[in-house]
Amino acid sequence: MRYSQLLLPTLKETPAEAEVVSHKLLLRAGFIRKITSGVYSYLPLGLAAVRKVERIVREEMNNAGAQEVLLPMVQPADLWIESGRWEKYGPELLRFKDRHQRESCLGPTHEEVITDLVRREVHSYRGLPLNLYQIQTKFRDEIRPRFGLMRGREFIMKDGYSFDASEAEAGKTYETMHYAYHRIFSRCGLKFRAVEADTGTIGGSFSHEFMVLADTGEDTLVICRKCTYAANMEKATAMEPAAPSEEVALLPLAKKETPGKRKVEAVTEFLGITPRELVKTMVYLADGKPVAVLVRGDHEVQPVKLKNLLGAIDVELADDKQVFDATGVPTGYLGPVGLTIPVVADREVARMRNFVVGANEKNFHCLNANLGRDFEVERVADLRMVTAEDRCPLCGAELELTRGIEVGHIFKLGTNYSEALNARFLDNEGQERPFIMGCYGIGVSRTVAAAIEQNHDKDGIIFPLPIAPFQVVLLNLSPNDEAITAAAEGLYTALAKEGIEVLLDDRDERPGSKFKDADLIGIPYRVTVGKSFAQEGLVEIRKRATGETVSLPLAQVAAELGARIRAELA
RNA sequence: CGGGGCGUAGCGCAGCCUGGUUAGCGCGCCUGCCUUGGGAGCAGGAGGUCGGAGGUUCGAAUCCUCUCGCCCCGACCA
Repeated sequence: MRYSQLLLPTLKETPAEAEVVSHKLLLRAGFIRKITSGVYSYLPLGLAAVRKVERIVREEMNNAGAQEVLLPMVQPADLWIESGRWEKYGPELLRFKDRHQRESCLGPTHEEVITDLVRREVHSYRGLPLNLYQIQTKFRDEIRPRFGLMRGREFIMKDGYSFDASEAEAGKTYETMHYAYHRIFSRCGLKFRAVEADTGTIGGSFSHEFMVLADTGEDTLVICRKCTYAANMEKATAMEPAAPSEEVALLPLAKKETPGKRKVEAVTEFLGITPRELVKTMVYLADGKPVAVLVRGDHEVQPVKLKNLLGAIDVELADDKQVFDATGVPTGYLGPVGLTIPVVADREVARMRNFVVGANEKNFHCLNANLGRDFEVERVADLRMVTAEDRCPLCGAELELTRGIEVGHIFKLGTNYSEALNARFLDNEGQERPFIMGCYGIGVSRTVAAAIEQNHDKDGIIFPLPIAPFQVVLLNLSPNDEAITAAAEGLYTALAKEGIEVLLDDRDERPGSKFKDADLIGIPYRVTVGKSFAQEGLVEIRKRATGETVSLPLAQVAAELGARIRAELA
């Protein structure tokens, strides 16, 4: 491709709308342009990067035995009503009516459609296992789209769905997909981790997220420094707390005035204790009903764990007014002793003795509260966020908290959808059984953004070779010089013959601009034909990632690059 | 949905508070000269319904009302 013919509008200045580095660079490098909030057009280079990721995804999915299909983006409400998600899915589901006033929606995901297809076409175990995937534009009407391709409303996704005859088969399929995902992200040249995850609104029993490691990631991962344990914050647990020490004598409960001290920090400072000796009482509304949650003063409630414990569809923290309405106590002085709403406790609280709690009275706290003596709770469970001080639940080693970008998510769905949509097959004994399903997503456009978050410097993008829009950018520094131009053109042809994807910068621009643009768009190898060719017959090869440079005679350049690129992609 | 901010040339911004020639600046773009290994220089030029509608006024980018769009923060720890 010739730069002079390419739509590649690079920007010197960063558009004001961009916050994170991948968004800034995608705009500056002329890869994408915004059309409206959370919706982008892909320009040639942006699309080229997307296609690279897609190609790797296709190869690995096909290798893993999956088949590609293409499902509709516009879906009838009927199917969603049948699965129950027309009610459950919230405002993220963009709904509209067609000209016949039929309710429809834009597909944010395709469990309903695929299950409908399979229930119509597959009726026997002989047709199983079946693993279908597609690469398609999805639409989710996010509350707040942001960060460019990282959290758009419209985005390109690979979604796959598997159908198996038994749990054991489904488990194998899950493992196959897990492995395929490892291959995909490895081949994309990304540093990533697979972590245990909560299943969220998709539902199901078991899931892993594939996270690209980057400080700017929106998610926090918990990784063991020693063993293989890795989980996201919603799922991560700490090593079980030690059993309560019976030797600590229970002291008498005592009320103490704590005027104006509401926050943990203020209360503990006032009483001269640490947050580890206090239990805070948080009120949540679980599907609208108040429930109090007890956690140690230095811990935080993990709402997803609470939601799962209660079996609620939605939990949210109550605001001050809701707390007062439910308990008659102003926030800051709440405690479990004498509280009338249901109370659950984090398991850490269960081993504490003689701790401080709110007195359920303005400006008062209680000292020496004890679970079992002064109050009871309905459930004790792991309900808190893991912290960097916690230990690995598997091996007891130190945990590390790090940031990541979710680029893939795989789920064991079980029979959630096949039951809801009555999708059944006959097994080898003539028994009618629901399909055991799994679903497997990859954010293709987000993977491109994540790759940039992970691989960039002050000058621009540094693409991993496998997903770079071009492998080589060839700079003709003097398009008006016959000898140099002839050399560059010849090299362009030679590189193409080597099977190398090359962008020839044949623009009548000054060298500085060409260097700057080459750095910005992040092409892995830069080849320069200029002054040193005119003087010594040498052409420079520079690796974008390392800046390492070699000068070679013109005739050797194509072979050298071909060898390097083949070696890197092998 | 709550709070804040912004819409002026393709991009980044000034002007608005305190209304008044022809609405500016930098970058980019076009023409010419010049220059050619890290976003040069000189000269000339094109490009604006000042987001939209209504209002106040002799007069509105500027003041008022409504509206549309975009961005940021929050919606999770008392």
